[in-house]
Amino acid sequence: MKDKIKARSVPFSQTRSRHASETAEDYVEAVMEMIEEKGECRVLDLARYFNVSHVTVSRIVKRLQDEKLLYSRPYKPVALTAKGFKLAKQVKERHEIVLAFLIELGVDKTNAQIDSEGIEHHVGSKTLAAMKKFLK
Amino acid sequence: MKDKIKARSVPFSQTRSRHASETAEDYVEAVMEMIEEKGECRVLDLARYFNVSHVTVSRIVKRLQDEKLLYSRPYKPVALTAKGFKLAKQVKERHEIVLAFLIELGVDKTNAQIDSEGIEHHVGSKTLAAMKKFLK
DNA sequence: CATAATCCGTAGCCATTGCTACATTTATTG
DNA sequence: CAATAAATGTAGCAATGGCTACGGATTATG
Repeated sequence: MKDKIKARSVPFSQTRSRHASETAEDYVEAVMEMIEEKGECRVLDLARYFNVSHVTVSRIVKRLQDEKLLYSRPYKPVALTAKGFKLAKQVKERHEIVLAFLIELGVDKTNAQIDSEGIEHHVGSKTLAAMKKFLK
Repeated sequence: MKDKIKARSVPFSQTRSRHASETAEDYVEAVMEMIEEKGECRVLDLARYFNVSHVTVSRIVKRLQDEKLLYSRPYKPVALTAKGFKLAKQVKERHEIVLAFLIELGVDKTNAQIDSEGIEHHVGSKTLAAMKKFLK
């Protein structure tokens, strides 16, 4: 007699790994931005940017090094691998599109910035394409 | 000589609590939906819906009980408190708007469903208002 | 170049959300 | 109503990302 409950479109099975992926995206994007802006990216730059302790950054940088997205040696700046750079460019482009989209939609810049940083990780290729189309 | 690096719009300081809030929103929404659909909501219903083990659900339900969003006794169905019901209605409404918005934007239903479930948690009141306006 | 300031690493704690394995309670059914 | 099935709880482990405290490395500066 029990009705079938449909499973969620996005299974929660991978919630933890999804969050980890979002962190990876945010970090490579931030690293690329800082290298562009000031020539190098230090652990403390990331800590200040993300408003977390340098310890948290340090551990995440280590993990992203294992994933071949970043590389760095002790007490040295953080750099992007080719793989990390590729991801960073994709993330940055998507982020810029989402931000421009929200502004075009009529959201004020401040809120568009805030929301775009949360939304960007959940915008699939189809949605991104629709946003691009809307912008034209 | 060091350029100032602007802090992120959404500080990561509260990443953990933000994720916990998203979980809360997803759970109260799911509980409300199941009660509407089949009269009650069991731990295993949530486990199947979210594709996680019943243990995970059980622990989260316990936490949400501490937060006065849910209510249940051992081996009994999960129910919403007044506070949980209020939150669930808000979450559901926002979810529906985001979904309708993406479809209106031209995203196919499948992808709109997937993306809306990720995006909804990051849609602030200003963005939500802009989406509503677009739908009219 | 020595001392101070800054940066970074390590140890070790907590919370959240995954899991398996096992115990217990409740529901079903022969 | 006893045996089985299903649902739920508990114990305990792992990964991720927060933190403070402390110490070592590097950089600036007097």
